[in-house]
Amino acid sequence: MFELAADGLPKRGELPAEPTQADRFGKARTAQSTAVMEDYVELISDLIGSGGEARPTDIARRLGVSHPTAIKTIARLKREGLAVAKPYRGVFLTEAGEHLADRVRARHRVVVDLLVAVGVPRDAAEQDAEGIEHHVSDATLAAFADYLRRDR
Amino acid sequence: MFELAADGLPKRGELPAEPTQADRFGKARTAQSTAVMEDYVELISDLIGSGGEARPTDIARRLGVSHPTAIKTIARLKREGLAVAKPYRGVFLTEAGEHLADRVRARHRVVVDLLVAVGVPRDAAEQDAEGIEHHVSDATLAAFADYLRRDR
DNA sequence: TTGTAAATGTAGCCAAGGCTACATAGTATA
DNA sequence: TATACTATGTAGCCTTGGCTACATTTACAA
Repeated sequence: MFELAADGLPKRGELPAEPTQADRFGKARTAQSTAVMEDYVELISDLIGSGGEARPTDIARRLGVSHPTAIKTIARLKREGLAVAKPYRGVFLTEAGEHLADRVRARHRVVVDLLVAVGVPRDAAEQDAEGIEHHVSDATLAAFADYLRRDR
Repeated sequence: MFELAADGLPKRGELPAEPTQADRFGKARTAQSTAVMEDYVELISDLIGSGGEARPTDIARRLGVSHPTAIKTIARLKREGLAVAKPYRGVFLTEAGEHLADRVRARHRVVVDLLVAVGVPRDAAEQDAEGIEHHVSDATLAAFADYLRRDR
């Protein structure tokens, strides 16, 4: 069942060959660590797009976290070049942040649509997509899009 | 728009109404926090099932983490009543741990199959399932199973 | 039996992402 | 304008899940 060396290691010095189970878990962990950033960026983009302003308190409320948590994460967003903000002014996205937001939004839509298309109830689809979307690779996303195109 | 108290709690005594965006994010976060436990439990079960023993070093290697990390997480498993282990002996699952492992394993299989069924390449499916599975609710899992039943 | 290598365990560090409590800045209103 | 409420920000703490470095067991081979 497991096509790994008996010890699970690809023996250094040999070809990397196919991804090991360890690689897969590692990737899943990485994805999880970008998930929060993605959620913030998408939400900020939504807030600005619909109301004109993204304030830390609104962000916190929408995400269901305390405002210090939101502020701390916004600081990280700034550190990573995704957002800019001056004290007591709202938060804005950099170009990179906007691009990320667009990709995240598109992916979210595809994931929800795919779930619904295979028969998942709408509310469960919306709920689960929130977690699932961050783990959908480009290959999988493309396959989802193809499926939806064929399906309709 | 937000029928929550300012503190994010749905004020007992009032109607729960529909889940808010904050609820959804919160659930996604919770799921993520159980993901590691699930991975460990499944792996331990696999190791015992196939080789008879689950040693911290093997677990660490398979998961792609250092052995202290594995040991620390195993301690948490013990704390939560999912595993038992005595120093320098292997790790074993409690009944609760076994049940969890079974559920996780079954869910993993369904998720991979579903992905493949909608056209995701096998390797991407295996890779992404590792992260996705932890966010698949019972409702969604049931829908996946139905789809697969119809599909074949 | 003794020595050594591998496995296991411990200590202590880090960043992320939560939180509460408290301080300060802005805003709106009496 | 003075005041009070709300938003924002800061400090400091917690847990998880990583890590490296070091100590201790265990197991195996001379």
